[in-house]
Amino acid sequence: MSEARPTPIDKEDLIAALDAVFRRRGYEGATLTELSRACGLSKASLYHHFPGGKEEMAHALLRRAVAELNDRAYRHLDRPSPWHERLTGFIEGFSDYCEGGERNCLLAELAMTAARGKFIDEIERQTQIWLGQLGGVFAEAGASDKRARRRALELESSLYGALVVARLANDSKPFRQTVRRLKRSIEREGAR
Amino acid sequence: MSEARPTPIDKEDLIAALDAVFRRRGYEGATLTELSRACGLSKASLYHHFPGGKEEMAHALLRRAVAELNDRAYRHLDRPSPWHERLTGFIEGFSDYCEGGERNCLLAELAMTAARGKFIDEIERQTQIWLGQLGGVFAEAGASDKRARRRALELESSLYGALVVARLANDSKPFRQTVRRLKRSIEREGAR
DNA sequence: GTCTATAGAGTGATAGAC
DNA sequence: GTCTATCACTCTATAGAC
Repeated sequence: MSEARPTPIDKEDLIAALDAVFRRRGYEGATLTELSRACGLSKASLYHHFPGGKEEMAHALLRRAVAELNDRAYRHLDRPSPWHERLTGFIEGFSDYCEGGERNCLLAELAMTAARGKFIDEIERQTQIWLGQLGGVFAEAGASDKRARRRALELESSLYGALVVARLANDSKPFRQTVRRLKRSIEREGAR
Repeated sequence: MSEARPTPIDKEDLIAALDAVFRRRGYEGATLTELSRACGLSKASLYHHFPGGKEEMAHALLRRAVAELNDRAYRHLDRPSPWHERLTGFIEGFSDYCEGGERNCLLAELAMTAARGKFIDEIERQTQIWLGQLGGVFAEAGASDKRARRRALELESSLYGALVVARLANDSKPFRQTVRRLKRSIEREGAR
């Protein structure tokens, strides 16, 4: 027989390999054959790690995307630096997560697809938390509660909109342009 | 055998029925069984209308979505009214097309999916036309070429971003809020 | 008869589950 | 890797308009 456990795969590497496929192909488009090939495991071994199949994989990846976005982007919002630095740090982190507009955001991908029903509760909950965090920073910057909420929505919306337009125009430049503009606009506001 | 031609279906009704499925389920998620059920035709009859199968259907729907967006939204940009009225008309039309944020835009849906390669040339071409039209209006409003392009990108981006956030937050209110804000901001600018 | 729009009954391929 | 359901898709035939 062939090796049964040639090299016990690291779970983090496994999830990273699956994540790449889901982000590139979407939930419906990702097939088990492709997922299996991407991580070098047989389908059966994949089911050992994820007894719930494709849906459980996507849920694990969703949690990982949330963690990565927290770590790269939203974490900046809680730092003890001036509010405008926290916001520009957040914007840069978001851009990094999307690789300057080259890659999709997994949450947006899942929220727009047919299978959204399977993930929407978790996505909705997380979105509310993030909008709250962003709003908190704008409130510290002196905005009223209502205006802080509006500006949080506006910023989140601008980033995701730029990502969609980058897909529509088949060019990530619009995304990077938007990121620069948003940062500049906040820096200018912060310098006042 | 059963009826061969009980009631010849109207092509426009047929396309509308297919459109609903594609917008709800996405390209990968839409199955021929569901498409067939939605329009009341057998799969074989669907293939009579679209010999190219699912891809030809999606292309027909893409053309229809472009026509509808032109008719409802972008058409306002060429009217002989003041520039700010043309822009607010456009924004309202876009919102109507998306049913106030309840429905996805088919172009965005197709551009985000795995199958995007099949449609991206057409989507990219149309996006450039639309960004050009929007930029033209901002140029008439007195913006420099560079700034007009930037503002066109910004407006398009804001609308699509609001649509994504509406999906993420599982609530179309953010979209309608953004639409109101964009309109107000342009009206204010136009009144100066 | 021809042409058009329909449907029944499949095909092979491949999906996800195991 | 195996299994079964289901996928996109096709062959052939039917009924009616002309």
